[in-house]
Amino acid sequence: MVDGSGRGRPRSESARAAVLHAVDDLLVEVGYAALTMKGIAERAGVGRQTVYRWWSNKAEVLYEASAIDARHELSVPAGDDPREGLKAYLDALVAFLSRSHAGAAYRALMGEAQHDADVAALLASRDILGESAAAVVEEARRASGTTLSQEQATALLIGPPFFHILTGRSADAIDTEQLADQFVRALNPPGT
Amino acid sequence: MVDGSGRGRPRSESARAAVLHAVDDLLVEVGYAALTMKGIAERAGVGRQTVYRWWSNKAEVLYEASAIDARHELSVPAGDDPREGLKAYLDALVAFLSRSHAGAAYRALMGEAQHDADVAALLASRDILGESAAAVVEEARRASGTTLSQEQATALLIGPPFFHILTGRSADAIDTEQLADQFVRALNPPGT
Amino acid sequence: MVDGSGRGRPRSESARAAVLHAVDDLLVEVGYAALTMKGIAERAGVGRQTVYRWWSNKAEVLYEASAIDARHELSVPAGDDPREGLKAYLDALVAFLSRSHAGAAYRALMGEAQHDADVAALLASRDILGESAAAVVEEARRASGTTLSQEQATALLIGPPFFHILTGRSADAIDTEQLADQFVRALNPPGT
Amino acid sequence: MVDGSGRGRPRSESARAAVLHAVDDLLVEVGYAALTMKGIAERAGVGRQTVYRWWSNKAEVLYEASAIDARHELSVPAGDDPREGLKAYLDALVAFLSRSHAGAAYRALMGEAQHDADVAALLASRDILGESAAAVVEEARRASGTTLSQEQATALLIGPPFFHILTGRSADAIDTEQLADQFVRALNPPGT
DNA sequence: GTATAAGCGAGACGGTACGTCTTGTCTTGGC
DNA sequence: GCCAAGACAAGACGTACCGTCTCGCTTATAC
Repeated sequence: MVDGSGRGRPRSESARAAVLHAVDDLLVEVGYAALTMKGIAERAGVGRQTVYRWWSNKAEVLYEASAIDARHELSVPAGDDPREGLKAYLDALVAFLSRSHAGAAYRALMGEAQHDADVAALLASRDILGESAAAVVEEARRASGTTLSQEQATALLIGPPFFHILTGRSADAIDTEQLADQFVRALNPPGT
Repeated sequence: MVDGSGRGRPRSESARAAVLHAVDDLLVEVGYAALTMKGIAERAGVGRQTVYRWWSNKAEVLYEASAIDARHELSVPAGDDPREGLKAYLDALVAFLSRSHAGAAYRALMGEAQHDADVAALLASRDILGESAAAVVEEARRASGTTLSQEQATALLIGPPFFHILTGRSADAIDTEQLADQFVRALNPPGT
Repeated sequence: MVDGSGRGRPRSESARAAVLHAVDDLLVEVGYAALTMKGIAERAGVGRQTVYRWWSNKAEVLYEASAIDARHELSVPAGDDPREGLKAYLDALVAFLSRSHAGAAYRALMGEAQHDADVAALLASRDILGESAAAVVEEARRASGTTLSQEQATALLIGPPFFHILTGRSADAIDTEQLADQFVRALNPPGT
Repeated sequence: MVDGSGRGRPRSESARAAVLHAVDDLLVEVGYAALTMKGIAERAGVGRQTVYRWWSNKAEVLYEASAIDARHELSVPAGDDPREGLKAYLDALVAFLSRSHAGAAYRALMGEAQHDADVAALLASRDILGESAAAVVEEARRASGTTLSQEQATALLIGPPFFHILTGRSADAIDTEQLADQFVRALNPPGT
C-alpha cells in the first residue's frame, strides 16, 4: 500500500503521465500565459478534477513536469581540472536557461515567483540552480581558501549569466571561459 | 498642440494621473497576479476604455507608473572614491530590488517578460538597471583597464545580488562592500 | 431613457429575443431537466453573463418566454351561452396543458415550484390559470348565486382536468362538456 | 435465499435502511433540488455504488422511502356515513399534500414527473392517490348511480384540493366538508 | 456661434478560464 | 459477490476578467 489506507481506487499512473506530458507540450506551443488548467486537462484527455486533485495550479504541474529534466540537464560529470569543471557547468547552465524546454519552464516559474508567494515557496522547496552548482562551487571554495559562504560563492558564479539571460540579452554573447576566470579571481581572498 | 490635428477633446491629465496612481496602490494591495485592467479602471474612477485607449495591458500601465521612480531610486551621486561609488550603487540596487515599490513593479515585469514577448520588448526599450549602473561601471572599467565590454562588466556587477534576490533569498545576507571588492578583482585583467 | 440613468450601453433587444427563442426551442428538443443556462447561452449565440445578467435561472427565462403565449392560448372570446363559454375555456385549458409548448413550460415550472421556493414565488407573481378562468368563473358564480369565493370556484373548475393531466393520464379521456355540467351542479347552493 | 443463486455476499439490509433513512432526512433538510445521490450515500455512510446498485436515481430512492408512509397516511377507516367518509378522506388528503413529509416527497416526485419520463413511469406504476380514494369514490358512485367512471369521479374528488395546493395556495382555505358536498352534487346524474 | 471631433464614465456585449460540484463508472482491498 | 472508499472522464455551475461596443455627455478646435 502506497497511501495511508489502501482503500479506494488507486491513483492512475497513466493519467498522471498524460498530464505531465500535456503541460510540457503546451508550454512550448502556447506559452506560459496561455497555459490553463482547463487546457491541460483537455489536452491530456483527463477530467479537470483529476488535475486539481493532484496539483493546485499550473505552476505545480509545470514544476513537476520539468524538475527532473532540469536536474538532469544541469548535472555535469566531475572532471580532473577544476577550471574545466567550472566552464562545463556554466555551459550547461547557459544552455539550460536559454535553450532548454525545462529551462523555459524554470524561467516562467521564476518569473511567476516574483508575484506569487505560492510559486515562490514551490521553487524554494528545491533550489535547483544552487544544488546543481554545489559540487563545482564547493571545490572552488576549497581550492581558493575563500571566506565566502557557499551561498555567496554560488551567487557570484551563477549571477552574471543569470542576469544576462533573464534581462533578455543574447546568450551567444556569453563567454563561459572568461566567466570561470572571473569567478576564480573574485573568490580569492583580498590579501593574496 | 501635441497630436496632429488638435481637434477634439484633449486627453484628460487627471484621468491619466488617477490610473497611474491606482495601479501603484493596487500592486501593493493585491499583488501583480490579481491586478486587472478592470480593477485599475474602477479604482481610478475611470472608464475601462480610457485605460485601454492609452495602454494596451497592465504591464504598460505599471511600467509607466514605476519607471520614473525606479530611475530616481537607482541614481546615486558621483563620489570621489570609486570603491565607495560602487558600494553606494549596490546599496541602492539592493534596496530597490528588495524593498522599494518600484522595485516590486520591476520584479513583476521582469518575471512577466519571461513568458510574454510584449512585456519583454517593453523592458528592453529602456534598460533601467544597465543605465543606472553605467556611470560606476564605466569608471571601474576605465580604472582597471579591463578588456571586458560594458555589458559584460555590468552583468558582473549586478548579476550576483540580482540572482540572490530574484531566487528568493534574504537581501540582508548581501554584503555590498564585499561585492564591490569582488567586482573589482574580477574586472582586473588576468595578467596583472 | 428606459433605465434609471441612461448611462452605459443599453440592453440589446436582439440578445434578449435570441435567448427567449433559444429557451423555447431547447425545452422542446432536450426537455426541462437537460435545459441549462450554458446551453441556452450557446444556442442563443450569447455570452453566459448576458443570460445571468437578466435572468437568475432557467425557470425565469422559461417563464418569460412562455407567459405571453400561455395567456394568449388560454384566452377565449366571451360567448352568449355561459355553458358554451365554460366548455370553450375547458377545451383551451386541456389543449394548453396537454399539447401546447407553452403548456409544457408551465407544467415544468409548476413541477419545479414544488421543490424550489424561488420558482414558486415566480409563478405566484402571476396566477396565469386563475386569471384565464376569471371571466367564465365570475359569470358562472353570478348566474348561480353561489356563496363560493372566486378562488374556490376556480379550483372546482380547473382542478379535475388539472389533476387528470398532471398525474399522467391521457387528455383524450376528458369530456369537457360533462365537466362543465358538473361544475355548474357543484356550484349551485345546497338548498336549491 | 432470496435471489436466484444465493452465491456471494447477500444484500445488506442495514445499508438499505440507512439509505432510505438518509434520503428522508435530506429531503427535509436541503430540499429536493439539493438532494444528490452522492449526498445520500455520504449521509448514509454507504458507498455510492451501493446506492446505484439498487436504485437508478434519487427519485427511486425517495419513492421507496416515502411510498409506505404515503399509503398509511392516506388510508382512512371506513365509517358508517358516506358523507363523513368523504370528508375524512379529504382531510387526510389535504394533510398529506400540505403538511406531511411523505406528501412533500410526493409533490416533489409529481413535479419531477412533469419533465422526466422515468419518474412519470415510476409514479404511474402505483397510483397512490387514486388507490387511496378508491373505496370512498366507489361507495359514492354506487350510492349516486352516476354514469361517471371511477377515474372521472376520482378526478372530480381529488382535483380541486390538488389544484389548490399544487398551485401554492394556502391549505387552510380549504373547506373539506363543502368539497364533499360539491362532489356529491357533481356526481348526481343530470336528470335527477 | 455652431459644426465637428475626440475624449470621457458607464456599462452591456460575446467569449472563456476559474475552481467546485455531481454524474455514473471503475478499481482497489476487505468481509 | 456485496461493501466502503475513492479515483476516473465528463460537463454544468455561477463568477471574474478579457477586449470591444455603444450610449449620452463634455471639452476642445475650426469654420
